[in-house]
Amino acid sequence: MQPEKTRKRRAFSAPKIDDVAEIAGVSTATVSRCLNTPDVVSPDTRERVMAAVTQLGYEPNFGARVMAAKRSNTIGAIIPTMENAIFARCLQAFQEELDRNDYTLLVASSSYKTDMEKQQLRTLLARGADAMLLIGFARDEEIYEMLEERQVPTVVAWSYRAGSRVASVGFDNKIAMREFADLVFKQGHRKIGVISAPTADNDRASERVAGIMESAAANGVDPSAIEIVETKYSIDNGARAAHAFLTSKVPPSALICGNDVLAIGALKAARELQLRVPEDLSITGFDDIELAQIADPGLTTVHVPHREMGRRAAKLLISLVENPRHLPSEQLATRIVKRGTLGPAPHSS
Amino acid sequence: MQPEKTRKRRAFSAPKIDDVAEIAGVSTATVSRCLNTPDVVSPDTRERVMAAVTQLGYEPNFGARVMAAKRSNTIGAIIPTMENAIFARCLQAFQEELDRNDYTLLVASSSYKTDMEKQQLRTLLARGADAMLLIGFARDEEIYEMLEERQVPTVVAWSYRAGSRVASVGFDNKIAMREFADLVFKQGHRKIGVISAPTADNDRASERVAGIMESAAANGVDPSAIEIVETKYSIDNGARAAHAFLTSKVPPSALICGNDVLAIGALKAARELQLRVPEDLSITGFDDIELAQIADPGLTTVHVPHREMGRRAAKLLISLVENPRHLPSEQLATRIVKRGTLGPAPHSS
DNA sequence: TTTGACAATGCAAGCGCTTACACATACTTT
DNA sequence: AAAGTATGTGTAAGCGCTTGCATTGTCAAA
Repeated sequence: MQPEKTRKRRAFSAPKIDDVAEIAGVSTATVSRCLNTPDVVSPDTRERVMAAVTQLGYEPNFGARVMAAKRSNTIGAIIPTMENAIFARCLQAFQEELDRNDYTLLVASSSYKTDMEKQQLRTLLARGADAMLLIGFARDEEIYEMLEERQVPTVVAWSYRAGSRVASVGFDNKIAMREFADLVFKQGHRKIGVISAPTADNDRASERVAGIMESAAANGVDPSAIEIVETKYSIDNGARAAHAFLTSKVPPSALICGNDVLAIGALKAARELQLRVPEDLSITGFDDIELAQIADPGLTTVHVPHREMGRRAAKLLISLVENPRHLPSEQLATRIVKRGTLGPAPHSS
Repeated sequence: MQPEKTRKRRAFSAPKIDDVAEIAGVSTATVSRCLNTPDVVSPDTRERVMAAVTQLGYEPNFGARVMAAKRSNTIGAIIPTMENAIFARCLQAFQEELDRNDYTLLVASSSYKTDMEKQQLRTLLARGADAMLLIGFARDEEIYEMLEERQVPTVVAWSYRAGSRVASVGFDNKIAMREFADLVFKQGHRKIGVISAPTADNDRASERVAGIMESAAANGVDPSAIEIVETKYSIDNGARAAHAFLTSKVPPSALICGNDVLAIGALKAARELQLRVPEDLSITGFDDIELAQIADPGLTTVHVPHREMGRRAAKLLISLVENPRHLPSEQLATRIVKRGTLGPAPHSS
């Protein structure tokens, strides 16, 4: 076993409230009030106290503060993975907004596993997270129960549902994808292939697929005849899936991908198979990551306001923490970005 | 029953150690020991306690624990920005490793500003971070002093210096870039342009530039004649800088970029100017982000083991927290990845 | 002057946990 | 059999802060 030893105390311990109180010649209560409710202390006392604070570089001990005040100015976020640029960007904006409001971010990543998410949530709450940011709606009921029981303000990003029990900041993945798919069918494509992220426990992915199906039906294409391949987020996986589609007996004339990364992979596969895009094959993505505009030809995709989503989520969460009540979800607009990968279906069958 | 005291925020408070103790029929001390030093309690007591813990879904209150134990099992990281994929990936691996060891990650991003970093550090330490991960060495002396004074185990990632006061996990940016630049000069390029990230407060960027200069000198090219443009991390900035270079009177035959993102921008600019890469113009990057292999032609660059860096940094930090001592820095290997953007210099002047 | 009302501050009780220390058993040694 | 040595557990003293309540000082109205 590990020989756990006496932990060394910090040689120099951080200044504490008593030190500040002594220097300023007031009680600790007054120091505390200066920091938390400055308006109730007289201006000149406040000034003296703040001077002492600055002089010592005093920063209240977090643990003590949380315990005493029962709030931590910390907001937790559980995201599938930071490695995905869309989450990273959203999280960055989220963090910046929190920072502006003196909140700190506690992150955990669930790797898309809902059971991990449960444990992470427990941990973050134990760590005093005042509120939580989650991605998407799909997760164990138990998680929602815990959140509700403990009355933790929560917002879901990346999805939008008007009457949901927890507030959300996002967009309707199904509608966004449906409208986008309409565009594909309008170009005359009848035989399409769908490459999606795994839809289990992922409402964004499954709703996007559903959107495609609705669009197909509306455009006179039999949804049940559409082949769907699910594969994990990575360029190579996208390429592999596309390769399989394109080398089948009756290859599709368009590949609708659930996200840009898969689409980029598809583009790569097409290039390897010497297919011209969009003349021989159309490819579409979703998210509008930076890569999408760099690809050659540029990827036709749906723009998602990642950063704004992060910022708005932070604002909503903060206002929920400071004044618990029911707040309406916020719907963000997505935008179809036409670049070069979507073209009319080839004439020959 | 006695009327409930008005609770501040939570209607339902999380289970506490007393609840567990009562159910298990032991004292709180024993519960605490079960959780922290399980080997000192008798097996059957432990079993009863753990059953109670599970039954209640008990999770020790973080603030209380930090206060009492003077350690938080939290490690802080201050990175320039999560938006940069290289940091996101490193951070993700870092987080995963922490998680495996029951540590939690506290993140802050400094946006490359050293004064922000100072404040963030203060905050993270007040929040009980047991240790810190920082990126690169360049920062105010004051920050190092604070770290030393409080004896906070710290590791610097992304750079490597053998005898540095704080341990580092990374590579020698200067040498890596120098060897890479050697390759460029060996291809006959005499007139090169350098596009770098801002070098102020960024030793990775400045060392890479220094590496280029050393290589130039060693290869008979006057370093002082090499033009350097510094611009912030973004594809568009890279494109702009490249455009300026390529439309000057005597355009360079090779553009050495401080990172892949700038290089991709340069590639875009070249395409817009109808220059063939690498026939008319060579371009190199650094980092080997995913984009690098997708670009067409593939970007010749230096591969940096981002994920491993994160993982190793986490391991080092944890071992430092659990047993404070001096630990040697770890040097990671980078690897030159030849793809399509570097070719011999054109014959004609 | 007396008396409220109010503003500013101090006092001290926790917040939920860890851990030094004390204590009670159960074995070993002499 | 007495004394020593482990071993397992309980007791209770904090950890550094916030905040309800008590106290003091001021000023305006009675």
